Amino acid sequence: MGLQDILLSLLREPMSGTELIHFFRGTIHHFWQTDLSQIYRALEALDREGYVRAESMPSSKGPARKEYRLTKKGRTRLAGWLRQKAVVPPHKFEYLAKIFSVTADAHPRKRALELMRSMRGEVIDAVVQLEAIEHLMSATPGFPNDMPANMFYPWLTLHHGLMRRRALLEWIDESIVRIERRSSEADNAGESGCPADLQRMLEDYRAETEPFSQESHRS
Amino acid sequence: MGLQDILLSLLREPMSGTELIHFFRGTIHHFWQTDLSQIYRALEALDREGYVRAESMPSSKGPARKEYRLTKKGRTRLAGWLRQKAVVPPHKFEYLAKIFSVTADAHPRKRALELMRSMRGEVIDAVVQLEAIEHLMSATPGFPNDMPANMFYPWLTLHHGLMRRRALLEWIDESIVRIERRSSEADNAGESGCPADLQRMLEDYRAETEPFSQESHRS
DNA sequence: ACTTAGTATATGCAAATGCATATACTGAAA
DNA sequence: TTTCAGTATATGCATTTGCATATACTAAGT
Repeated sequence: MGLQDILLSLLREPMSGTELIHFFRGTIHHFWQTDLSQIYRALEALDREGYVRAESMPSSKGPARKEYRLTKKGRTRLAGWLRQKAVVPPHKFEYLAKIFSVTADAHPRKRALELMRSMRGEVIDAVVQLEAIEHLMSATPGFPNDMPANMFYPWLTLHHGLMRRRALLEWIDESIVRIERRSSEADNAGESGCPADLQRMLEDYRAETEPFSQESHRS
Repeated sequence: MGLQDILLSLLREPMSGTELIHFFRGTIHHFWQTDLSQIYRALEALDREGYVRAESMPSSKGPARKEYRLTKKGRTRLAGWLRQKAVVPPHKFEYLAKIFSVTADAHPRKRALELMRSMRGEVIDAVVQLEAIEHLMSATPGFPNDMPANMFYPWLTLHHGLMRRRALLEWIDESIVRIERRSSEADNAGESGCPADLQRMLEDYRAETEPFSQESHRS
């Protein structure tokens, strides 16, 4: 239900769906990707359950705008949400999966470099976008640490996006160098199978932690 | 269908579901979280569509193990997958959403610090785990850059996990300092609403890029 | 013999996701 | 005056998730 809470947090002043969608871009969207159909659905659910109240405002352009306004109940929920912890999210990073198994390819080094470079392009585009926004914000008095709270905290999240992507870029560039410096033999010789050594190596480790172990469900 | 491809990439030597699950932990799991039910489902689909062939091996302990073996078709698919680009994945980082809107709380500074510290604990745990695995790998001859290819590329992905999380930690620690240094007035005074300035500021930006815009679907 | 623990493979299901498409209304262009 | 482009809100639907639970078989304890 994360999206619902996020919408509540943005509705401290009444807004319509489209306004929320616009606000998302350039702010929340950098750490919470979603699409407009989900926003409208979430708003409908919030309205249905009484966290917001929708008010139709006839619009001069297009169909009636619906303005959403926080209710008492919504404010309570928002306060509770802010007090709760969250979790650092998992991800599904397909690029890494390919690099992990790149020895399944006939030309591991070439393939790995291709993957790295393609990733690099994507990340740079994202960094450029974030930098553009940060540049807009840098005109604010007190930038960054002494900006008004309602600019400062959003900036922190933007800055996170930048640091995270710059770290990724750094890893990519380091990795490209590492790969280029490896001898051709190292990449092409050896068993091309799954790293059996690694597998053995991990047996000890496995004993200690347990991601998806089948919890005994009777007790 | 990412998981299916990943499983193919691990099946360069035949394995059973449980073996794959074990291998996942400590390697793939750090950048591709999933659970065992999904692995079995994916294996079933791969078998049904002829990418792998399952072979039941009566086991001395428990029910018959099913060994999955790549077919020609599977090998072809794997090769194709490795040649394709991927995308840097989106994420849903609820912590950041809370920090973004922390001014909705009565005590933004206090709340923000709580969130940061709770996040910090999580990240440190993850770093410790990854470091333990890297330490195991560090015994390999040639570590890191001249290890055999089937250790080197997996290590790259592990190292990515470490760098990414260390960057997050760095951001958290920087942010804690920034927040602590802000004057109390800065955090509590000012309008507590949504950052209207930010909203205005983003209007220009919006013109240029377009995340979820409603593409005109006739043309 | 009978329960319990352990291993291995699966199923059920509600919710979330992503993407395409529909509806509805306005103002301007052809 | 019909068509088009734009704005705003929604619906449809197949797929993917996450989590809980089921099934099936073995080996040991008691």
